[in-house]
Amino acid sequence: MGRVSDAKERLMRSLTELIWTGSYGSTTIDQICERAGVKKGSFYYFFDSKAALAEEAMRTGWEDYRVNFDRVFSPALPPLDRIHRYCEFEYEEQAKIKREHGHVLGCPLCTLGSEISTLETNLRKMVDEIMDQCRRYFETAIRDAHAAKLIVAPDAVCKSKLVYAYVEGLLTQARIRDDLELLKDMERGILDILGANVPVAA
Amino acid sequence: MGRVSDAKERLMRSLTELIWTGSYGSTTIDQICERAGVKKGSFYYFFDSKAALAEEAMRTGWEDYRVNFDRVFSPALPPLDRIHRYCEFEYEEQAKIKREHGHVLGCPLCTLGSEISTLETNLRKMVDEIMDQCRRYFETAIRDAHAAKLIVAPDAVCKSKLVYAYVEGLLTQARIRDDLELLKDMERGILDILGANVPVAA
DNA sequence: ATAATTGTTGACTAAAAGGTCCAGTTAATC
DNA sequence: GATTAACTGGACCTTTTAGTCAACAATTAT
Repeated sequence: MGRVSDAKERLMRSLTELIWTGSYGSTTIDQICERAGVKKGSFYYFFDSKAALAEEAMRTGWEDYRVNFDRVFSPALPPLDRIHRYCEFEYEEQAKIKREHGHVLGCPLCTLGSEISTLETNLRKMVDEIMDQCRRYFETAIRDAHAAKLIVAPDAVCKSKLVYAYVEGLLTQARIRDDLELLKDMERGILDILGANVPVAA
Repeated sequence: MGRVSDAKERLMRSLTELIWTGSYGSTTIDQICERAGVKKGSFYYFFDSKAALAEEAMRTGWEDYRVNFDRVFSPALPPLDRIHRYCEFEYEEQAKIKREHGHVLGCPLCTLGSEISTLETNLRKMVDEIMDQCRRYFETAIRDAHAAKLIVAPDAVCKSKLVYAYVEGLLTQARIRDDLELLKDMERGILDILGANVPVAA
């Protein structure tokens, strides 16, 4: 009952883009509204604050985006292939972003999380949880790879933290340096960490 | 000639602290001035903008801080000891910060760089250069370790990028999750990446 | 001393930002 | 087709922020 609207979704997408291409702190509510084509009255109808919007935007953004992870990290694939496909996928995503925005943008979660970590407790927790879900994709792949005797990694949780810290670090560096090339080493890097002697074909 | 003042230095320290404990975007010029005990008129006497202050603050901040790196990564030490000392040093630094501020703060360069990467070109370049200087400490240690046959790493530049991405990633995760424990794995992680079979004593 | 230079102060402006309010509009339901 | 709930528009207010300025204070060289 009552009229329907996708203004909420537009606001969420708007903030996500603005955070990614700029930063959380530098985006104003007016900007978010303008890009979404929504008036401030409507903004405050849907959300209490920028932080509240960001929280919901990150949550639903991840819910949508995770299908990509499910596909790439499909348990149907040999575990090291999943890693390979993830690296390929990430490179393509960042390359597309670079073409569209003229800048490598890295991981929006990590950028946001690092920025608001000490300022927005709820948002920090949300980012924290999502990142842990991301990490688990690596954990499973590593555990399977160990089981298949492709690598030696009895502690998959620990190794996945290692790999995930590396991946996020590399994406952050790529953003800071605006250098896509850095990401070409991602697979080799991960395999180095995992001690997999699989040479990446040139 | 004329009067002397350390207001410039106080402003630089003030901004650095505010960026670290909060974020670049969330700190205002008024805040910077208040914490430094400097009036806005004086701020604009010394600097054109927040970005200009940040640039100089990062540069001189690093010039002061690098003595720690020189000590920890002294070429007089066996190369893997340098790594060990760095990890110890970093942990202690972050632990001190956590005690003082109630929150793990990670690497201020990385936090700032990731935040302003698409917004402040000059600042981005400055951060980029400083980070590369940091990376070189690892590069030298890795090259020496290879020469001493402690590890197999013919391409020290490449390996150092790997290690440095991991280190920055780990520091960023520690900030986002506000978790000091993550840093306890730093040495083990680096040694894993380097393929050094040196077990870390428990 | 005094002139020149360097730094300080606080009051000021204008713009931007966050946030409120409520009358009005649209669409589903009865 | 009236009622009701969901949403919109935009005027309005307040606070915060960046940035300016001219008069003043302290130091040093002459």
